[in-house]
Amino acid sequence: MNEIEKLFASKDIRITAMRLLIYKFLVQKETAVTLSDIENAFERADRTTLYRTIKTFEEKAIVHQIDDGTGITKYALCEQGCNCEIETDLHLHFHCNNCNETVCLTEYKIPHINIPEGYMAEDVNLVVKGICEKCSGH
Amino acid sequence: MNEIEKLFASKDIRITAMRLLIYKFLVQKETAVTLSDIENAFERADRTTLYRTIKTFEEKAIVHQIDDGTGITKYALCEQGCNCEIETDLHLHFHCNNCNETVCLTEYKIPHINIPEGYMAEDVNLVVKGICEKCSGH
DNA sequence: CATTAAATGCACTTTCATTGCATATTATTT
DNA sequence: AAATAATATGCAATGAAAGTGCATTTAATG
Repeated sequence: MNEIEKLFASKDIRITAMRLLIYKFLVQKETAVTLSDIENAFERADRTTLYRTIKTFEEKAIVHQIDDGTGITKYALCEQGCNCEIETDLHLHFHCNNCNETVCLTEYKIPHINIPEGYMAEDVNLVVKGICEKCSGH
Repeated sequence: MNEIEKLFASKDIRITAMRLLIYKFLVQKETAVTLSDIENAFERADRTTLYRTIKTFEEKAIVHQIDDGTGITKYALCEQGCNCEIETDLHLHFHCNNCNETVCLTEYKIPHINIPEGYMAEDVNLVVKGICEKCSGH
């Protein structure tokens, strides 16, 4: 068993050819991807399989979902030890209005947010939109 | 001309029966609404009209769009003097995982967010999810 | 009142998300 | 290693939400 297979096994994910391919695709990608991105990368595969694979990855905390306001859900690999569900781990996301790509800024944590009395926070989603490093030319 | 008609006139929005009704509906609602909510409230109206009305309101800064992570775009009336487009005015949104409603916390501004060198912020979207006042029973 | 410009209604089209079911593949048990 | 059980995959649909083109109606303007 290689590294990926071990990871899958540790998360109770059956090892299949398709899943390994999709995982490798996500590793290689530096930005968050949509389902369509995956579909385009694997044109010979069935869309349902890709859909269910990413859902499985999501359930098993291999990827996390990003809602960057484009209306299309994107997914990105969780980092080693990323505990998406734990509030202290929440990082921010940046969406470039120029190239339309979304990146996880894992080093940049979401600051403490005050909310009114009576409200209970379970999750925080923060997306900054603007121009990314590449597009701004710096 | 009543208040609403004056508002419309000041924003270069033609006064029509449908627009007045939709505006009143939004005033009366305390939470952000989806297009479907509006459709359900005005079953006899055409969906396209409702769609384009809300888009017009959005363009003319009568409402602002909220992306609360449910995947469905919601809209809420801008407050008097709300300048959605100006960074200093950005407020946070709260989405209740129980009743599924989203509210603008206009009093709660988004704190300053640090982003990496080379990135330029133009807009920030922050949604806190959890249990709202009503549902938590406080 | 006539003209012009914009709003509405209807019929589609697109895109993305999701499900049911038969078949194929993987894991488990004997 | 073969048989069995459990899960994954492929195909065919369905559903929901967003968006567009065009003919008709309605509102604003002189």
